[in-house]
Amino acid sequence: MHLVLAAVGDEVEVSVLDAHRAVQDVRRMPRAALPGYVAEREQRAQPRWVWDDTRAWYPALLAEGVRVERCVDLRLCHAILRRAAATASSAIATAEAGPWDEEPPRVTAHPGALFELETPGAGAPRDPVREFALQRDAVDASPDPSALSLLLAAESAGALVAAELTHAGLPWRADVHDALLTEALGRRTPGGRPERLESLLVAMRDAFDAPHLNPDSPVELLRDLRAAGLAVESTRSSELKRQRHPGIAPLLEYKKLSRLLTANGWTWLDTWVRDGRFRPVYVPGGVVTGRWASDGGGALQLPHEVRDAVRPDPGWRLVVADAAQLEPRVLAAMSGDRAMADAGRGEDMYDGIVATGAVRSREEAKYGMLGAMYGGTTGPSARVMPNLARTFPRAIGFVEDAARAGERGESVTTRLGRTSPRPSERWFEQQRAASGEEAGPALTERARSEARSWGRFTRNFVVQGTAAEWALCWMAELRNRLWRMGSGRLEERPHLVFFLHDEVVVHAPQELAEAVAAEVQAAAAQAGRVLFGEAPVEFRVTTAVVESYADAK
DNA sequence: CACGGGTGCGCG
DNA sequence: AAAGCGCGCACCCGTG
Repeated sequence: MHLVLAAVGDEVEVSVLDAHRAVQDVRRMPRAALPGYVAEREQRAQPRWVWDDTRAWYPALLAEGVRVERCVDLRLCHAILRRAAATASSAIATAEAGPWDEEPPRVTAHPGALFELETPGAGAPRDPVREFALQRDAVDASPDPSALSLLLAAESAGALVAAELTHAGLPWRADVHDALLTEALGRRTPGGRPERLESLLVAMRDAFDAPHLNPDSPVELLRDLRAAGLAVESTRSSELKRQRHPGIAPLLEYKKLSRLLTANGWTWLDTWVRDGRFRPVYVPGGVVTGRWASDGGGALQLPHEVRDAVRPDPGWRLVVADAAQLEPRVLAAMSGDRAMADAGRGEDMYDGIVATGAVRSREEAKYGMLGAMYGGTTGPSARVMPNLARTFPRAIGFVEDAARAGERGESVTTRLGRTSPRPSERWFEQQRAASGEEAGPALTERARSEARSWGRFTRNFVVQGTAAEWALCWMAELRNRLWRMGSGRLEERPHLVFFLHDEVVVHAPQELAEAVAAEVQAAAAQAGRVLFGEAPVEFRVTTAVVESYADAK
Protein backbone atom coordinates (compact mmCIF):
# COMPACT_ATOMS: atom_id res chain seq x y z
CA MET A 1 0.00 0.00 0.00
CA HIS A 2 1.34 3.39 -1.04
CA LEU A 3 0.03 6.69 0.29
CA VAL A 4 1.31 9.73 -1.54
CA LEU A 5 1.38 13.03 0.34
CA ALA A 6 1.31 16.42 -1.31
CA ALA A 7 1.04 19.88 0.21
CA VAL A 8 -1.78 21.86 -1.38
CA GLY A 9 -2.01 25.28 0.16
CA ASP A 10 -2.75 24.81 3.82
CA GLU A 11 -4.00 21.32 3.26
CA VAL A 12 -2.51 17.93 2.64
CA GLU A 13 -3.69 15.79 -0.22
CA VAL A 14 -3.37 12.05 0.26
CA SER A 15 -3.51 9.85 -2.81
CA VAL A 16 -4.13 6.21 -2.08
CA LEU A 17 -2.52 3.94 -4.68
CA ASP A 18 -3.60 0.40 -5.38
CA ALA A 19 -1.30 -2.50 -6.10
CA HIS A 20 -0.99 -1.36 -9.72
CA ARG A 21 -0.04 2.14 -8.61
CA ALA A 22 -3.32 3.53 -9.89
CA VAL A 23 -4.92 6.25 -7.80
CA GLN A 24 -7.70 4.58 -5.90
CA ASP A 25 -8.79 7.41 -3.69
CA VAL A 26 -7.87 11.02 -2.96
CA ARG A 27 -8.66 12.87 0.20
CA ARG A 28 -7.74 16.18 1.73
CA MET A 29 -7.21 17.23 5.29
CA PRO A 30 -5.84 20.18 7.21
CA ARG A 31 -2.18 19.84 8.02
CA ALA A 32 -2.97 19.65 11.69
CA ALA A 33 -4.93 16.47 11.05
CA LEU A 34 -2.03 14.71 9.34
CA PRO A 35 -0.21 13.31 12.39
CA GLY A 36 -3.39 11.69 13.63
CA TYR A 37 -4.14 10.26 10.22
CA VAL A 38 -0.61 8.90 9.79
CA ALA A 39 -0.62 7.38 13.27
CA GLU A 40 -3.93 5.70 12.59
CA ARG A 41 -2.76 4.24 9.26
CA GLU A 42 0.49 3.05 10.85
CA GLN A 43 -1.48 1.28 13.52
CA ARG A 44 -3.55 -0.65 11.02
CA ALA A 45 -0.77 -1.64 8.67
CA GLN A 46 2.49 -0.11 7.66
CA PRO A 47 1.90 1.65 4.38
CA ARG A 48 4.74 3.17 2.43
CA TRP A 49 4.45 6.94 2.66
CA VAL A 50 5.51 8.60 -0.55
CA TRP A 51 6.62 12.21 -0.23
CA ASP A 52 8.83 14.69 -1.99
CA ASP A 53 11.27 15.22 0.84
CA THR A 54 11.47 13.52 4.21
CA ARG A 55 12.91 16.69 5.73
CA ALA A 56 9.74 18.55 4.85
CA TRP A 57 7.31 16.05 6.38
CA TYR A 58 8.85 13.84 9.00
CA PRO A 59 10.15 16.26 11.67
CA ALA A 60 6.61 17.56 12.26
CA LEU A 61 5.31 13.99 12.60
CA LEU A 62 8.08 13.08 15.03
CA ALA A 63 7.35 16.20 17.04
CA GLU A 64 3.81 14.85 17.46
CA GLY A 65 5.15 11.49 18.54
CA VAL A 66 4.35 9.78 15.25
CA ARG A 67 6.89 7.37 13.78
CA VAL A 68 6.55 5.76 10.38
CA GLU A 69 7.88 2.38 9.35
CA ARG A 70 8.51 2.98 5.64
CA CYS A 71 8.66 5.77 3.10
CA VAL A 72 9.77 6.73 -0.37
CA ASP A 73 11.85 9.91 -0.47
CA LEU A 74 11.24 10.99 -4.04
CA ARG A 75 13.97 13.61 -4.06
CA LEU A 76 16.69 11.16 -3.01
CA CYS A 77 15.40 8.37 -5.26
CA HIS A 78 15.23 10.73 -8.20
CA ALA A 79 18.86 11.69 -7.74
CA ILE A 80 19.89 8.02 -7.80
CA LEU A 81 17.79 7.07 -10.82
CA ARG A 82 18.84 10.10 -12.80
CA ARG A 83 22.45 8.93 -12.73
CA ALA A 84 22.16 5.16 -12.49
CA ALA A 85 23.58 3.23 -15.42
CA ALA A 86 20.73 0.73 -15.11
CA THR A 87 18.09 3.40 -15.78
CA ALA A 88 20.01 5.49 -18.30
CA SER A 89 17.32 5.18 -20.98
CA SER A 90 14.37 5.85 -18.65
CA ALA A 91 12.17 8.92 -18.90
CA ILE A 92 13.58 10.11 -15.58
CA ALA A 93 17.14 10.03 -16.83
CA THR A 94 16.58 11.36 -20.33
CA ALA A 95 14.33 14.31 -19.45
CA GLU A 96 15.62 17.84 -19.15
CA ALA A 97 16.45 18.85 -15.60
CA GLY A 98 13.20 19.71 -13.82
CA PRO A 99 11.85 20.62 -10.42
CA TRP A 100 13.04 17.32 -8.94
CA ASP A 101 16.61 18.18 -9.86
CA GLU A 102 16.67 21.52 -8.11
CA GLU A 103 19.24 22.04 -5.47
CA PRO A 104 17.42 21.43 -2.21
CA PRO A 105 17.25 24.42 0.08
CA ARG A 106 19.91 24.32 2.75
CA VAL A 107 18.59 23.03 6.00
CA THR A 108 19.72 25.34 8.71
CA ALA A 109 19.33 23.67 12.00
CA HIS A 110 15.97 24.40 13.50
CA PRO A 111 15.09 20.84 14.33
CA GLY A 112 11.48 20.41 15.19
CA ALA A 113 10.28 23.36 13.17
CA LEU A 114 7.11 22.46 11.32
CA PHE A 115 7.39 22.19 7.56
CA GLU A 116 10.50 24.26 7.65
CA LEU A 117 11.33 23.60 4.02
CA GLU A 118 8.07 24.80 2.57
CA THR A 119 8.91 27.67 0.29
CA PRO A 120 5.68 28.50 -1.55
CA GLY A 121 6.18 29.69 -5.09
CA ALA A 122 9.76 28.49 -5.33
CA GLY A 123 10.44 26.48 -8.46
CA ALA A 124 8.06 24.61 -10.72
CA PRO A 125 5.31 22.52 -9.09
CA ARG A 126 6.13 18.94 -8.26
CA ASP A 127 3.61 16.19 -8.82
CA PRO A 128 4.57 13.37 -6.47
CA VAL A 129 2.06 10.88 -7.89
CA ARG A 130 3.44 11.29 -11.39
CA GLU A 131 7.06 11.31 -10.22
CA PHE A 132 6.51 8.12 -8.24
CA ALA A 133 5.05 6.41 -11.30
CA LEU A 134 8.01 7.48 -13.43
CA GLN A 135 10.42 6.18 -10.84
CA ARG A 136 8.71 2.81 -10.66
CA ASP A 137 8.68 2.57 -14.43
CA ALA A 138 12.41 3.25 -14.50
CA VAL A 139 13.11 0.59 -11.90
CA ASP A 140 10.82 -1.99 -13.53
CA ALA A 141 12.57 -1.56 -16.87
CA SER A 142 16.05 -1.92 -15.40
CA PRO A 143 18.02 -5.17 -15.72
CA ASP A 144 17.87 -5.93 -12.00
CA PRO A 145 14.80 -4.25 -10.49
CA SER A 146 15.22 -5.90 -7.12
CA ALA A 147 18.67 -4.39 -6.60
CA LEU A 148 17.55 -0.88 -7.46
CA SER A 149 14.37 -1.27 -5.42
CA LEU A 150 16.46 -2.25 -2.46
CA LEU A 151 18.74 0.73 -2.98
CA LEU A 152 15.82 3.14 -3.11
CA ALA A 153 14.23 1.57 -0.05
CA ALA A 154 17.50 1.75 1.84
CA GLU A 155 18.10 5.34 0.84
CA SER A 156 14.59 6.28 1.95
CA ALA A 157 14.96 4.42 5.24
CA GLY A 158 18.16 6.38 5.72
CA ALA A 159 16.21 9.59 5.34
CA LEU A 160 13.89 8.43 8.14
CA VAL A 161 16.86 7.54 10.33
CA ALA A 162 18.48 10.92 9.69
CA ALA A 163 15.34 12.77 10.77
CA GLU A 164 15.00 10.53 13.83
CA LEU A 165 18.63 11.11 14.81
CA THR A 166 18.10 14.86 14.74
CA HIS A 167 14.82 14.52 16.59
CA ALA A 168 16.24 12.38 19.38
CA GLY A 169 19.61 14.12 19.54
CA LEU A 170 22.85 12.79 20.96
CA PRO A 171 22.79 12.95 24.78
CA TRP A 172 25.35 15.59 25.68
CA ARG A 173 26.57 16.71 29.08
CA ALA A 174 27.45 20.38 28.68
CA ASP A 175 28.98 20.43 32.16
CA VAL A 176 31.34 17.57 31.28
CA HIS A 177 32.26 19.27 28.02
CA ASP A 178 32.92 22.56 29.79
CA ALA A 179 35.12 20.89 32.40
CA LEU A 180 37.04 19.08 29.70
CA LEU A 181 37.66 22.33 27.83
CA THR A 182 38.84 24.11 30.94
CA GLU A 183 41.12 21.20 31.78
CA ALA A 184 42.74 21.30 28.33
CA LEU A 185 42.70 25.01 27.52
CA GLY A 186 42.82 26.66 30.91
CA ARG A 187 40.40 29.28 32.12
CA ARG A 188 38.66 31.48 29.61
CA THR A 189 39.79 35.06 29.59
CA PRO A 190 37.42 37.79 28.47
CA GLY A 191 38.19 38.71 24.86
CA GLY A 192 41.52 36.87 24.84
CA ARG A 193 43.00 33.42 24.41
CA PRO A 194 42.34 30.91 27.15
CA GLU A 195 45.18 30.80 29.69
CA ARG A 196 46.95 27.72 28.43
CA LEU A 197 46.96 28.92 24.81
CA GLU A 198 48.34 32.24 25.97
CA SER A 199 51.22 30.64 27.85
CA LEU A 200 52.05 28.40 24.90
CA LEU A 201 52.12 31.49 22.70
CA VAL A 202 54.58 33.20 25.04
CA ALA A 203 56.74 30.07 25.09
CA MET A 204 56.96 29.73 21.32
CA ARG A 205 57.56 33.44 20.74
CA ASP A 206 60.42 33.16 23.16
CA ALA A 207 61.81 29.99 21.61
CA PHE A 208 61.67 31.34 18.06
CA ASP A 209 62.82 34.76 19.23
CA ALA A 210 59.87 36.22 17.32
CA PRO A 211 57.90 38.50 19.66
CA HIS A 212 55.06 39.02 17.18
CA LEU A 213 54.80 35.45 15.94
CA ASN A 214 51.18 34.69 15.10
CA PRO A 215 50.40 30.97 14.90
CA ASP A 216 46.90 31.70 13.62
CA SER A 217 48.22 33.15 10.38
CA PRO A 218 49.81 30.49 8.16
CA VAL A 219 51.48 33.14 6.01
CA GLU A 220 53.10 34.97 8.91
CA LEU A 221 53.93 31.74 10.72
CA LEU A 222 55.71 30.26 7.73
CA ARG A 223 57.71 33.45 7.27
CA ASP A 224 58.75 33.55 10.92
CA LEU A 225 59.64 29.85 11.04
CA ARG A 226 61.89 30.30 8.06
CA ALA A 227 63.43 33.38 9.61
CA ALA A 228 64.21 31.19 12.61
CA GLY A 229 66.16 28.88 10.30
CA LEU A 230 63.64 26.07 9.79
CA ALA A 231 63.49 24.58 6.30
CA VAL A 232 59.74 24.07 6.06
CA GLU A 233 57.42 24.32 3.06
CA SER A 234 54.18 24.64 5.00
CA THR A 235 52.85 24.96 8.52
CA ARG A 236 51.27 21.53 8.56
CA SER A 237 51.74 19.69 11.83
CA SER A 238 52.99 16.60 10.02
CA GLU A 239 55.82 18.61 8.54
CA LEU A 240 56.56 20.54 11.72
CA LYS A 241 56.85 17.27 13.63
CA ARG A 242 59.95 16.40 11.65
CA GLN A 243 61.71 19.59 12.77
CA ARG A 244 63.93 19.77 15.79
CA HIS A 245 63.66 23.11 17.51
CA PRO A 246 62.61 24.04 21.05
CA GLY A 247 59.72 26.10 19.70
CA ILE A 248 58.12 23.18 17.85
CA ALA A 249 56.64 21.42 20.87
CA PRO A 250 54.68 24.45 22.14
CA LEU A 251 53.64 25.27 18.58
CA LEU A 252 52.24 21.79 17.95
CA GLU A 253 50.50 21.85 21.30
CA TYR A 254 49.07 25.27 20.47
CA LYS A 255 47.75 24.08 17.11
CA LYS A 256 46.12 21.07 18.72
CA LEU A 257 44.42 23.09 21.44
CA SER A 258 43.52 25.92 19.11
CA ARG A 259 41.72 23.44 16.92
CA LEU A 260 39.77 22.13 19.90
CA LEU A 261 38.83 25.68 20.86
CA THR A 262 37.67 26.82 17.44
CA ALA A 263 35.99 23.63 16.26
CA ASN A 264 34.49 22.16 19.44
CA GLY A 265 34.97 24.80 22.12
CA TRP A 266 32.54 26.89 24.11
CA THR A 267 31.09 28.55 21.03
CA TRP A 268 30.28 25.18 19.50
CA LEU A 269 28.71 24.08 22.78
CA ASP A 270 26.50 27.19 22.93
CA THR A 271 25.51 26.85 19.30
CA TRP A 272 24.78 23.15 19.02
CA VAL A 273 23.87 21.75 22.40
CA ARG A 274 20.41 22.50 23.83
CA ASP A 275 18.62 20.82 26.69
CA GLY A 276 21.23 18.10 26.98
CA ARG A 277 21.20 17.08 23.33
CA PHE A 278 23.47 17.68 20.35
CA ARG A 279 21.18 17.79 17.31
CA PRO A 280 23.21 17.77 14.14
CA VAL A 281 21.62 17.78 10.70
CA TYR A 282 22.55 14.75 8.65
CA VAL A 283 22.46 14.85 4.86
CA PRO A 284 21.65 11.40 3.42
CA GLY A 285 23.06 11.01 -0.06
CA GLY A 286 25.20 14.09 0.54
CA VAL A 287 28.35 12.40 -0.73
CA VAL A 288 28.70 11.15 -4.33
CA THR A 289 29.43 7.66 -3.12
CA GLY A 290 26.16 7.52 -1.18
CA ARG A 291 27.67 8.22 2.16
CA TRP A 292 25.97 10.76 4.33
CA ALA A 293 27.28 14.25 4.83
CA SER A 294 26.36 16.57 7.66
CA ASP A 295 25.38 20.18 7.71
CA GLY A 296 26.25 22.22 10.74
CA GLY A 297 27.89 21.12 13.93
CA GLY A 298 30.37 18.85 12.19
CA ALA A 299 28.64 15.70 13.42
CA LEU A 300 30.73 13.38 11.27
CA GLN A 301 33.98 14.92 12.50
CA LEU A 302 33.28 14.73 16.21
CA PRO A 303 36.77 14.50 17.72
CA HIS A 304 37.56 11.66 20.08
CA GLU A 305 38.74 14.30 22.54
CA VAL A 306 35.22 15.50 23.33
CA ARG A 307 33.36 12.21 23.23
CA ASP A 308 33.48 11.95 27.00
CA ALA A 309 30.70 14.56 27.03
CA VAL A 310 28.39 12.03 25.38
CA ARG A 311 26.64 10.39 28.35
CA PRO A 312 23.40 8.46 28.56
CA ASP A 313 20.48 9.68 30.64
CA PRO A 314 20.27 8.29 34.19
CA GLY A 315 19.25 4.65 34.07
CA TRP A 316 20.12 4.45 30.39
CA ARG A 317 23.20 3.23 28.53
CA LEU A 318 24.95 3.85 25.24
CA VAL A 319 25.41 0.85 23.01
CA VAL A 320 28.29 1.69 20.69
CA ALA A 321 28.70 -0.56 17.67
CA ASP A 322 31.43 -0.48 15.07
CA ALA A 323 31.64 -2.58 11.92
CA ALA A 324 35.13 -4.07 11.94
CA GLN A 325 37.12 -3.62 8.71
CA LEU A 326 33.92 -2.90 6.83
CA GLU A 327 35.42 -1.86 3.51
CA PRO A 328 37.76 -4.82 3.01
CA ARG A 329 34.93 -7.18 3.93
CA VAL A 330 32.65 -5.44 1.47
CA LEU A 331 35.33 -5.81 -1.19
CA ALA A 332 35.69 -9.52 -0.43
CA ALA A 333 31.92 -10.01 -0.71
CA MET A 334 31.31 -8.00 -3.86
CA SER A 335 34.28 -9.44 -5.71
CA GLY A 336 33.45 -12.99 -4.59
CA ASP A 337 37.02 -13.47 -3.37
CA ARG A 338 36.87 -16.69 -1.43
CA ALA A 339 40.39 -16.41 -0.03
CA MET A 340 39.71 -12.95 1.31
CA ALA A 341 36.38 -14.05 2.73
CA ASP A 342 38.23 -16.85 4.52
CA ALA A 343 40.72 -14.34 5.87
CA GLY A 344 37.78 -12.47 7.38
CA ARG A 345 36.48 -15.52 9.21
CA GLY A 346 38.01 -14.49 12.54
CA GLU A 347 37.68 -11.46 14.76
CA ASP A 348 40.13 -9.37 12.83
CA MET A 349 40.42 -9.50 9.07
CA TYR A 350 43.91 -8.04 9.02
CA ASP A 351 45.16 -10.83 11.28
CA GLY A 352 43.51 -13.25 8.88
CA ILE A 353 45.40 -11.72 5.98
CA VAL A 354 48.67 -12.09 7.88
CA ALA A 355 47.80 -15.75 8.41
CA THR A 356 47.67 -16.32 4.65
CA GLY A 357 51.34 -15.40 4.46
CA ALA A 358 50.71 -12.57 2.00
CA VAL A 359 52.06 -9.97 4.41
CA ARG A 360 54.21 -10.05 7.51
CA SER A 361 52.29 -7.90 9.96
CA ARG A 362 48.83 -6.62 10.76
CA GLU A 363 50.01 -3.11 9.95
CA GLU A 364 51.17 -4.23 6.53
CA ALA A 365 47.82 -5.89 5.94
CA LYS A 366 45.91 -2.80 6.99
CA TYR A 367 47.87 -0.29 4.96
CA GLY A 368 48.17 -2.68 2.04
CA MET A 369 44.41 -3.04 1.87
CA LEU A 370 43.91 0.70 2.27
CA GLY A 371 46.34 1.24 -0.57
CA ALA A 372 44.47 -1.27 -2.71
CA MET A 373 41.17 0.46 -2.10
CA TYR A 374 42.45 4.04 -2.36
CA GLY A 375 45.00 3.52 -5.09
CA GLY A 376 48.20 4.02 -3.16
CA THR A 377 51.17 4.04 -5.51
CA THR A 378 54.14 4.64 -3.25
CA GLY A 379 55.64 3.55 0.02
CA PRO A 380 55.28 0.32 1.95
CA SER A 381 51.58 -0.02 1.13
CA ALA A 382 52.36 -0.19 -2.58
CA ARG A 383 55.21 -2.65 -1.96
CA VAL A 384 52.91 -5.32 -0.55
CA MET A 385 50.44 -4.99 -3.42
CA PRO A 386 51.96 -7.72 -5.62
CA ASN A 387 51.67 -10.19 -2.77
CA LEU A 388 48.10 -9.17 -2.04
CA ALA A 389 47.24 -9.46 -5.73
CA ARG A 390 48.65 -12.98 -5.83
CA THR A 391 46.79 -14.09 -2.72
CA PHE A 392 43.51 -12.29 -3.46
CA PRO A 393 43.34 -12.07 -7.25
CA ARG A 394 39.62 -11.52 -7.48
CA ALA A 395 39.43 -8.76 -4.87
CA ILE A 396 42.44 -6.87 -6.17
CA GLY A 397 41.35 -7.46 -9.75
CA PHE A 398 37.97 -6.01 -8.90
CA VAL A 399 39.30 -2.66 -7.72
CA GLU A 400 41.88 -2.61 -10.53
CA ASP A 401 39.07 -3.01 -13.06
CA ALA A 402 37.18 -0.13 -11.43
CA ALA A 403 40.30 2.02 -11.65
CA ARG A 404 40.88 1.21 -15.33
CA ALA A 405 37.25 2.07 -16.12
CA GLY A 406 37.65 5.43 -14.43
CA GLU A 407 40.86 6.12 -16.31
CA ARG A 408 38.92 5.60 -19.54
CA GLY A 409 36.26 8.06 -18.35
CA GLU A 410 33.64 5.38 -17.76
CA SER A 411 31.22 5.15 -14.86
CA VAL A 412 31.28 2.42 -12.25
CA THR A 413 28.50 1.18 -10.01
CA THR A 414 28.06 -0.09 -6.49
CA ARG A 415 26.55 -3.43 -5.61
CA LEU A 416 23.01 -2.07 -5.68
CA GLY A 417 23.51 0.18 -8.68
CA ARG A 418 24.47 3.63 -7.49
CA THR A 419 26.53 4.99 -10.34
CA SER A 420 29.55 7.26 -10.25
CA PRO A 421 29.47 10.60 -12.08
CA ARG A 422 31.40 10.96 -15.32
CA PRO A 423 34.45 13.21 -15.37
CA SER A 424 33.97 16.79 -16.48
CA GLU A 425 33.97 17.88 -20.11
CA ARG A 426 37.28 19.56 -19.41
CA TRP A 427 38.72 16.20 -18.35
CA PHE A 428 37.68 14.55 -21.62
CA GLU A 429 39.07 17.43 -23.65
CA GLN A 430 42.35 17.10 -21.88
CA GLN A 431 42.48 13.37 -22.60
CA ARG A 432 41.66 13.95 -26.27
CA ALA A 433 44.24 16.69 -26.56
CA ALA A 434 46.90 14.48 -24.99
CA SER A 435 46.26 11.68 -27.44
CA GLY A 436 46.67 14.03 -30.42
CA GLU A 437 49.66 13.99 -32.72
CA GLU A 438 51.39 17.13 -31.56
CA ALA A 439 50.77 16.69 -27.82
CA GLY A 440 53.84 17.66 -25.84
CA PRO A 441 55.21 15.62 -22.94
CA ALA A 442 53.95 18.06 -20.34
CA LEU A 443 50.39 17.87 -21.62
CA THR A 444 50.56 14.09 -21.90
CA GLU A 445 51.85 13.75 -18.38
CA ARG A 446 49.17 16.05 -17.00
CA ALA A 447 46.44 14.12 -18.78
CA ARG A 448 47.82 10.82 -17.48
CA SER A 449 47.92 12.21 -14.00
CA GLU A 450 44.30 13.36 -14.26
CA ALA A 451 43.28 9.97 -15.64
CA ARG A 452 44.98 8.15 -12.78
CA SER A 453 43.36 10.51 -10.33
CA TRP A 454 39.89 9.74 -11.70
CA GLY A 455 40.77 6.07 -11.61
CA ARG A 456 41.55 6.32 -7.90
CA PHE A 457 38.14 7.90 -7.44
CA THR A 458 36.23 5.15 -9.26
CA ARG A 459 38.38 2.48 -7.59
CA ASN A 460 37.31 3.80 -4.22
CA PHE A 461 33.75 4.56 -5.29
CA VAL A 462 32.73 0.93 -5.71
CA VAL A 463 33.98 0.01 -2.25
CA GLN A 464 33.03 3.11 -0.31
CA GLY A 465 29.63 3.24 -2.03
CA THR A 466 28.83 -0.41 -1.37
CA ALA A 467 29.96 -0.05 2.23
CA ALA A 468 27.53 2.88 2.50
CA GLU A 469 24.78 0.61 1.17
CA TRP A 470 25.62 -1.99 3.77
CA ALA A 471 25.46 0.67 6.48
CA LEU A 472 22.06 1.86 5.23
CA CYS A 473 20.69 -1.68 5.29
CA TRP A 474 22.17 -2.19 8.74
CA MET A 475 20.48 0.91 10.13
CA ALA A 476 17.21 0.29 8.34
CA GLU A 477 17.05 -3.16 9.86
CA LEU A 478 18.22 -1.97 13.27
CA ARG A 479 15.72 0.87 13.59
CA ASN A 480 12.85 -1.56 13.16
CA ARG A 481 14.30 -4.02 15.65
CA LEU A 482 14.83 -1.25 18.21
CA TRP A 483 11.28 0.01 17.73
CA ARG A 484 9.88 -3.41 18.56
CA MET A 485 11.90 -3.58 21.78
CA GLY A 486 9.90 -0.97 23.63
CA SER A 487 6.71 1.01 23.71
CA GLY A 488 5.68 4.63 23.62
CA ARG A 489 7.39 7.40 21.71
CA LEU A 490 10.59 6.93 19.76
CA GLU A 491 12.75 8.46 22.46
CA GLU A 492 11.17 6.29 25.14
CA ARG A 493 12.33 3.14 23.40
CA PRO A 494 15.87 2.09 22.51
CA HIS A 495 16.74 4.42 19.64
CA LEU A 496 19.61 5.44 17.40
CA VAL A 497 21.37 8.63 18.45
CA PHE A 498 24.51 8.72 16.31
CA PHE A 499 25.84 7.43 13.01
CA LEU A 500 29.35 7.62 11.64
CA HIS A 501 29.76 5.71 8.37
CA ASP A 502 30.44 2.31 9.94
CA GLU A 503 29.50 2.98 13.53
CA VAL A 504 26.24 3.58 15.38
CA VAL A 505 25.32 4.60 18.90
CA VAL A 506 22.05 3.48 20.45
CA HIS A 507 20.56 5.09 23.56
CA ALA A 508 18.78 2.40 25.53
CA PRO A 509 17.37 1.71 28.98
CA GLN A 510 20.04 -0.06 30.99
CA GLU A 511 18.04 -3.28 31.34
CA LEU A 512 17.73 -3.55 27.56
CA ALA A 513 21.32 -2.69 26.67
CA GLU A 514 22.58 -6.24 26.25
CA ALA A 515 19.56 -7.18 24.19
CA VAL A 516 20.17 -4.13 22.02
CA ALA A 517 23.74 -5.26 21.44
CA ALA A 518 22.38 -8.59 20.23
CA GLU A 519 19.97 -6.86 17.86
CA VAL A 520 22.81 -4.76 16.48
CA GLN A 521 24.64 -7.98 15.64
CA ALA A 522 21.59 -9.58 14.12
CA ALA A 523 20.93 -6.49 12.01
CA ALA A 524 24.50 -6.58 10.71
CA ALA A 525 24.16 -10.21 9.66
CA GLN A 526 20.85 -9.40 8.01
CA ALA A 527 22.40 -6.49 6.11
CA GLY A 528 25.06 -8.83 4.76
CA ARG A 529 22.46 -11.33 3.58
CA VAL A 530 20.28 -8.68 1.98
CA LEU A 531 23.19 -7.24 0.02
CA PHE A 532 25.22 -10.30 -0.82
CA GLY A 533 22.91 -13.27 -0.37
CA GLU A 534 24.68 -16.16 1.24
CA ALA A 535 28.15 -14.96 0.24
CA PRO A 536 30.54 -16.43 2.78
CA VAL A 537 31.64 -13.11 4.22
CA GLU A 538 31.11 -12.33 7.86
CA PHE A 539 30.38 -8.76 8.83
CA ARG A 540 31.82 -8.47 12.29
CA VAL A 541 30.53 -5.81 14.59
CA THR A 542 32.07 -4.87 17.89
CA THR A 543 29.66 -3.66 20.55
CA ALA A 544 30.24 -1.95 23.86
CA VAL A 545 27.73 -0.98 26.53
CA VAL A 546 29.07 2.17 28.12
CA GLU A 547 28.22 5.20 30.23
CA SER A 548 30.49 7.46 28.20
CA TYR A 549 31.10 7.42 24.47
CA ALA A 550 34.79 7.86 25.27
CA ASP A 551 34.78 4.42 26.89
CA ALA A 552 33.93 2.63 23.64
CA LYS A 553 36.96 0.84 22.15
C1' DC B 1 32.65 44.77 3.77
C1' DA B 2 31.34 40.40 1.39
C1' DC B 3 32.84 36.49 -0.91
C1' DG B 4 35.44 32.64 -2.57
C1' DG B 5 39.69 29.99 -2.74
C1' DG B 6 43.34 27.98 -0.11
C1' DT B 7 45.10 25.88 4.08
C1' DG B 8 44.86 22.87 7.78
C1' DC B 9 42.76 19.33 10.45
C1' DG B 10 38.90 16.66 12.42
C1' DC B 11 36.22 12.13 11.03
C1' DG B 12 35.47 7.44 8.39
C1' DA C 1 55.70 4.84 9.83
C1' DA C 2 53.24 4.09 5.93
C1' DA C 3 49.63 8.12 1.44
C1' DG C 4 45.92 6.72 -1.80
C1' DC C 5 39.57 7.97 -1.24
C1' DG C 6 35.33 10.67 0.65
C1' DC C 7 33.73 14.73 3.46
C1' DG C 8 32.73 19.79 6.77
C1' DC C 9 34.26 23.64 9.15
C1' DA C 10 37.04 27.59 10.84
C1' DC C 11 40.14 30.61 9.63
C1' DC C 12 43.13 33.54 6.77
C1' DC C 13 43.84 36.29 2.86
C1' DG C 14 43.45 38.22 -1.66
C1' DT C 15 40.08 40.24 -4.67
C1' DG C 16 36.26 43.08 -6.01
